[in-house]
Amino acid sequence: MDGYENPDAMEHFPGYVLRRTAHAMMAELAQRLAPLDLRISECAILMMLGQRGDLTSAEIGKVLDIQRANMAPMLKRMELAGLIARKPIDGRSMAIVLTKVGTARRALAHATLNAFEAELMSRIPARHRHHFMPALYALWKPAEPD
Amino acid sequence: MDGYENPDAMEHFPGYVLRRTAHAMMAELAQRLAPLDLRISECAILMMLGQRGDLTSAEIGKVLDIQRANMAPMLKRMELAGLIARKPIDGRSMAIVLTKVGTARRALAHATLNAFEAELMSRIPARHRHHFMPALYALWKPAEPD
DNA sequence: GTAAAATGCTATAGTCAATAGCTATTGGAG
DNA sequence: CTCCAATAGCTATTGACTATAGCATTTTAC
Repeated sequence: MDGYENPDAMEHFPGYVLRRTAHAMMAELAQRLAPLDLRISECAILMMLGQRGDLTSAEIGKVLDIQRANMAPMLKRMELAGLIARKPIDGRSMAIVLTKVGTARRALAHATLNAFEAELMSRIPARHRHHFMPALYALWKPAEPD
Repeated sequence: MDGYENPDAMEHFPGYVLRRTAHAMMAELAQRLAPLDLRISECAILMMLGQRGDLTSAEIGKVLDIQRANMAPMLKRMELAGLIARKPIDGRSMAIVLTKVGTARRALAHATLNAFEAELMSRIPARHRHHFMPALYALWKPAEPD
């Protein structure tokens, strides 16, 4: 295989290859989400809200691993874009809910993600394909049973 | 499997899982390289220079996909750290070479990378393990023969 | 009622990558 | 040789993302 005789001395290292691959994929996904005026993190928030529409900022951040401080400007942007609304739960916490516009945008985003997912998997040779996600899971969440 | 019933609506999407996994790995690798005062990109440069010690800034950047403009401050930092030296080739281009310190640092980095690589692969269940790198290659460099 | 924790937020700084633009050198065409 | 395009290295700037510290309010526990 050609790749192993490349001048790039890092091509043997899974960590490096993982980084380069992820970067390439993220760039491509970002490009596909750009027409929807969504960044990847915002898209993830929309997807979460599509499953359960009464999440708080803290709950979203916990699942997506985004810190509270960084959720604030992101949600502000999404609110200004008319995608979400805030409903007070109690004096300190707010439920984040999808607006009508947000629900529609979420459907578009979902379609985009599905298409992207299918295309990505199709690029992996069949004999490796179904091993890919389990391998990623094992690295991402080592405690998960497999 | 538990992961598939998680509140994270993105866990089915390879792009997202790839991103999260890469981020987790990069954080861990960065931590391991920190004692060597090396960032991941700098480490990659050292590894390249270990294979061929007369590369120019532009050549390195081309392989590692780092733009000329972003190579400059990086090389400056490495030069100040005493890892590399610049030798003029002609009036406009400079060969980047490892110093003695840089050569020693590269050996340490290489050992760190090897240990990390082995540990990463060991985390992947055996039946998925040898499919991982080929799958990444297929995504990263779709044109590569497989 | 008071102390501790939780929630949302601002402000700030650092990393990383992308773009535009500058200077100087090289190399080829006239 | 002169002119001009391409190359090489660099600065400065911007934008996205992340991490930290700190503040105000509210809830919860004792």
